[in-house]
Amino acid sequence: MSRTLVNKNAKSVSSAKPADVRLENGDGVQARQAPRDRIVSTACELFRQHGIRGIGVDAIAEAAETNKMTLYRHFGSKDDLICEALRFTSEKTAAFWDQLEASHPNDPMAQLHSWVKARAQCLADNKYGCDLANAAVELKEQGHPAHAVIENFKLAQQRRLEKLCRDAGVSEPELLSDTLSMLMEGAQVSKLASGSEGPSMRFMRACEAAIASFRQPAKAMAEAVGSEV
Amino acid sequence: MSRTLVNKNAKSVSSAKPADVRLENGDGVQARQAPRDRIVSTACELFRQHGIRGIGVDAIAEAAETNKMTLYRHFGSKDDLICEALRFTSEKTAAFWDQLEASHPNDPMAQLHSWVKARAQCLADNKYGCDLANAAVELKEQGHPAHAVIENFKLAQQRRLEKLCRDAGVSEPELLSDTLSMLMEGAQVSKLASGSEGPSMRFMRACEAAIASFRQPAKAMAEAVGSEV
DNA sequence: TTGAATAGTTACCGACCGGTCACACCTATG
DNA sequence: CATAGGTGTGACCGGTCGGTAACTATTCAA
Repeated sequence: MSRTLVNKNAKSVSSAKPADVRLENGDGVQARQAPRDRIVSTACELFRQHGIRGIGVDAIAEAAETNKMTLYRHFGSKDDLICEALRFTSEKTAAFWDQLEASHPNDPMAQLHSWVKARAQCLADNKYGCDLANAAVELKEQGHPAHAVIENFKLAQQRRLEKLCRDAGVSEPELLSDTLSMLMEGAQVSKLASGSEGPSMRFMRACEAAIASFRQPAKAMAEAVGSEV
Repeated sequence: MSRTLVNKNAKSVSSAKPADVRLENGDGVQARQAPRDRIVSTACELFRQHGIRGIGVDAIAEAAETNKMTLYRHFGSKDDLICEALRFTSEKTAAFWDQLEASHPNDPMAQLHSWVKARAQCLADNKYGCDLANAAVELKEQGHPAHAVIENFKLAQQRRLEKLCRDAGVSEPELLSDTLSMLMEGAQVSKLASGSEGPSMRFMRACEAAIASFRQPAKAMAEAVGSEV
């Protein structure tokens, strides 16, 4: 971690290697991933559980069933690993978007509702909030390389959501996507702050109400107010 | 900081003292506060700037123009100081609510709009989000004493906002207050994550749209959709 | 003036941090 | 079989962390 100064000698090793050797052998036994991949996914998990500043490289290496030296041969610095872990999560989220699109092809409004449902489910399951947002809270040192990763992620999220709203034909797509995005972010930190009550349901109701508000100029609104959810 | 184990010997000194000596002397020179108060407010500020894990007790003591020994005579442990700093912020926020109420007496709807405006302003001014929420993100060790402080704070906030919505006579006060609360929380972390763009305006528009959605059963809605904000 | 609190100073402790070194190990390929 | 490249091991470095001890300086009230 760059405590006060920036990392002076991060080599940022990102060589392309065989990645994972023997994805599964003849016995059907799932062979372990390559050390690098183990380290990234383990780091991801431990960062989520303990916070980025709350876990040390040694502990990450050990949990990934490898050692600090190997970790540093792949990443050069903890900050490097942080960025890679954030990118990892970021890509998983991108995959979620693709899958969402595929689940309701050519029906953006259904995709929108599906998005709400999926996020609510994620909210109910995931004890810790959004890894990227949490990282933004933790890493306040300006100029930290993770900031770029986080910004890119949030921008991409915002763009996809906005496109979805626009395709769904709501009256003010930009305003709705902003609203939904803030609601999601807010629900996540709410869950962290107000110990574990049920913000998942609240989130869903709020989202559905917001969507209903913008569905069609006049009539959809009345029904939004009349009925719960 | 309780690294892995819990604090074993936090004395939690909270004796009642004269607090601040000589609030101002004859020359009009503002005499400094008592060390304890200096430490709390300084800690508050430094926690906000660098994160709770990102600043050490030594640095706090020095910035408060005192020393570590005095700090420990007052607080017993860093965790104690953290709680006290969070309580400090919490009380300042409570004062903001009282002041909000006083600014538009007997006009809850005006108070609601004033709340939105004030939060948007705070969003524009304050580079770092909500201290309490950020603390919740940073302090993941379960059983940390700060959690109780944070929960109490969030609960109180939620209650006041809900009461305000109810008094304002909107159609679904609970849903609106949940929405507004999530929007605020979300706007704050959004500002942290997506580098400094203008979520203040977005927040305000989203809030106003949400309020308009619930203003009165039927007609207020149409105007919400028709006009921008 | 005396005495008790409170505040400041310096040094120190053990633990842990991120990061590096030298060296032995293993395994795939030539 | 030899070699090379990724991997594992353990010791080590300088620095910082939270927290304590012992002692001195200041303040203020009786």
